[in-house]
Amino acid sequence: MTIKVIIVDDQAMVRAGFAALLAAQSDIDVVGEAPDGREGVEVSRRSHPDVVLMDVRMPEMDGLEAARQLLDPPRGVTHRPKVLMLTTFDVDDYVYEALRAGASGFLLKDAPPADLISAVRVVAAGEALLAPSVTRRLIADFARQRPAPRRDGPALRRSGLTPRETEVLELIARGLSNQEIAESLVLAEQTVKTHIGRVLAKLGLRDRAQAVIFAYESGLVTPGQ
Amino acid sequence: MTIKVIIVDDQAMVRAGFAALLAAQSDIDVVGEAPDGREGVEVSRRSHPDVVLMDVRMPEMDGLEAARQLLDPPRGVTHRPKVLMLTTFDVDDYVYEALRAGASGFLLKDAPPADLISAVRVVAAGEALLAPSVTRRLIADFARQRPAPRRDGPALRRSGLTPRETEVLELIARGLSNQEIAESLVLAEQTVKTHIGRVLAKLGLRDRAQAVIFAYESGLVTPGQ
DNA sequence: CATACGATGAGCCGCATGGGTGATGTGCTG
DNA sequence: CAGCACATCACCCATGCGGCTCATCGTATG
Repeated sequence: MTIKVIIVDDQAMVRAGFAALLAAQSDIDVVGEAPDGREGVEVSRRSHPDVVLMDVRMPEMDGLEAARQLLDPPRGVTHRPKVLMLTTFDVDDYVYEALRAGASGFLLKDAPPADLISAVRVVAAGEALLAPSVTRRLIADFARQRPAPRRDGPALRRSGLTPRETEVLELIARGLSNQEIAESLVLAEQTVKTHIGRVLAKLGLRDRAQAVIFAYESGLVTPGQ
Repeated sequence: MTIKVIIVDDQAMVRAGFAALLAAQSDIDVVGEAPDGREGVEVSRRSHPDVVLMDVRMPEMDGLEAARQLLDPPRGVTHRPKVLMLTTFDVDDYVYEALRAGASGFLLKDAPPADLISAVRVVAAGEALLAPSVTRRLIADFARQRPAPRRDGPALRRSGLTPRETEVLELIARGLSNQEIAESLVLAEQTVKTHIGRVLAKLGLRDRAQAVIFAYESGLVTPGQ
């Protein structure tokens, strides 16, 4: 079973190079190419590739928007390829946007050819792969944003919340309903309600909306940055 | 300039295998070994390696705790190696703990030898590298925890909220009830409910708690005064 | 051993909240 | 002037949510 790939890049030379490189592999077929995001989406809808190699910067429609459309397809479109983003410069905005959109990988164009080939196989297999510099940033971001969720914040410390109550509060602040919190923590919904009742009482809050505010203001959760 | 590596694993056979594999590389020197985390930390402090290959599961002190000690050294210890975690099973708790501790990579022991070698070079260079399955999970986690609406302006601007609706959203994010919002804006409560209904529909939110989250994540309101 | 606290969960009750439909007035724009 | 977006408000309805009470169980803590 060969891996069907399409290449979306505005530079014809780049497309030709990648196509030659990949087509030389016995388990990879290049079944299409496109010079911009809009056409890339069309080609993908037509040829149903397993993997889409997508440049970030392109005219008409950039790679990020194209990736979003492929990964969050409209009603009726069932095909959902893996998207492997490519870029010349590793600008982090691109990376984060791409990963949010659901891309399976992010490589720099100056990566060794062998890396590109193995990357195609990896994402075709449902796994994911990032350029080392991107990995480093993602890890740094991950570690920074929750070095073991900060249970500090003056208001929070003096609040007298138990660990479990704090946990429930955090899920409230992530927008979950009582039922969802119960499922997430493997509890009866009634237990969740009890916890929430205590949280609201201890913090002097009226409802979950105010609880969300408290969670943000106390630093229990932080706006994504 | 060769890369100095130590190998920490409780299985002598694994140590021997990795050592042989790495020592065969002209740019890599294996300068030490240890059978558990405690000794691993000692050996690292003595031999100042560039990279520590660290098994997760070990007697005495597991790889996670050892990694923490190496990556967050006590006063007086200036040496801070890169840590590349190794595991047989990819249990995510381990992964997250290791990444929080500041590890530069996480590989499965069944990875191809070439991957291990290149991983050592990558982390020695200050970059990071994860096993594809780990990468996939990290990305999924990343995307899940901040999916759609975010980033001060764009999400808000593209949301299509009218000025009045935005005003109501802000008051929701201040913790006011519908009745209080109505009083604050000199409206009937029913009008407030209509506005809120439209806000929720336009933003794809379920309830006012999620609306509060959106307000914070979009920058409409910010923590701290 | 007695006590206290935390976690779990049940039952009941009332209201704020959210969804849907529809109507009116106003101001801007083609 | 016709059309449209926006703001305003009414009525109905189902229910998620929060308040209140009470009970069980395990683990510290004295």
